[in-house]
Amino acid sequence: MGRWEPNAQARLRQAAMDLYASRGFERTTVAEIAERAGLTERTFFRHFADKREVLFAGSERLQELLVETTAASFEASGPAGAVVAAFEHAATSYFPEVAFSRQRQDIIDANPPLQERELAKLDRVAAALAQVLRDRGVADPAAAVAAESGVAAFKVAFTRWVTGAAEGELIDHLRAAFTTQRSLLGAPVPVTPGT
Amino acid sequence: MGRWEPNAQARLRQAAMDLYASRGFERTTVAEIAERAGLTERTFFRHFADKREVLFAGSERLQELLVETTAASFEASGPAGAVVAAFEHAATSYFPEVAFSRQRQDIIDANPPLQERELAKLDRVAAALAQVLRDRGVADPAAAVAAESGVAAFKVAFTRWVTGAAEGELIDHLRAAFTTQRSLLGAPVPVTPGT
DNA sequence: ACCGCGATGTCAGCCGCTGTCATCGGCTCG
DNA sequence: CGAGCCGATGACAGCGGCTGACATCGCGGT
Repeated sequence: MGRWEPNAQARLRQAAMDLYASRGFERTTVAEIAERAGLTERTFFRHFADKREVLFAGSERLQELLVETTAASFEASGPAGAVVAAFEHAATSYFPEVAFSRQRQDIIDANPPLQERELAKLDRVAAALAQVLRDRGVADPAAAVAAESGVAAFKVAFTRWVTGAAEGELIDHLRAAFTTQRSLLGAPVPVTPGT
Repeated sequence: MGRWEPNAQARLRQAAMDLYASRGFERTTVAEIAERAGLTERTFFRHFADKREVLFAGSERLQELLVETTAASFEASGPAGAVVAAFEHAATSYFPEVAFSRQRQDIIDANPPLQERELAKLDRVAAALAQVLRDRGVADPAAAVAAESGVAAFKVAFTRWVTGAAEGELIDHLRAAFTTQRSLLGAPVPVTPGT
């Protein structure tokens, strides 16, 4: 590639993770990250769109995975079933050990700007999944609802998994969340009286 | 209050909305907003936490409303029903005319940072609703799932209402979203095969 | 008349982020 | 083997969001 040390991007990410974990996200400057990686601040911004993105680079991979799996399961499982299948597949094949996810999540949970970015990523996932369903003929309220509801259940499962609120792997929490969702919403909802 | 023109906060908000709409969010500086409002940049940040918050101040009111209504409907309607009732009540009593919401949403849709903030607000709403349910004895996967699913349906309904994707008031889109959600998720979901 | 206080102004400064141009090697091609 | 292209990085200047610290000004109460 170049005449410099290789893996500039990986070095930057590692330096950022270390500093975010030890000193905190806010009190870490981009200049510090770059210096620790043996690069300059300008180069940091050539590899990452902004200071937050370091923690989310690679999330496109999850989205692609979910899109592919949803598309693959659609014919057999229908809209909601395909979304469920996609998340269940990702739960067992995409996410690293809890320990790693937890460390990362601790950093995110401690910093509102990072939470915002995480929610944005999840929203893009929902939009992408909805589009997959639309491309396959699902009309619009249903497509969007299926996608958003799937993401909603995933958020709950992921949170419970990563915080260790209860025993079990991510896939267990995910199945529990989907089951809970079906039983909560499947039951007839009383019509709200006019007041 | 003071010796200056009154309604400083309202003037700042109006100035910001005008400039965001005409010049765009990015190309509007806080100094310009303040000048247009007859104040200084420093004063802007005394009224709004950051440049984005101008568009979201007042969203706490929606959250409070939803929390109150959910709490009030809980006993009669249960977790999911209370959340549904809360959103339906808000849909008819909180949101201004479409035209106003649409103008605001156009600004938000054009700027990723604003979308992130909006998602953050919705996430706080979900967290608050989940807490209401927990306080009333709903165990945790269910509380979080009910809240997040309600927000998911609301997101879809609001989007369709504000973009004019279909006819109808917000409440109509909301009922359609909830109905769609029930029929999609209430049906038995096929078990995903081992492959 | 005096004083406390809250809202605003002023000033200096950090830091995220960007545009622009220079630099340095490895690479291809003749 | 030399010339020149090219991709990755460096160096520098600058804007703008945001904050801390301190001064100022009048309103309202005593």
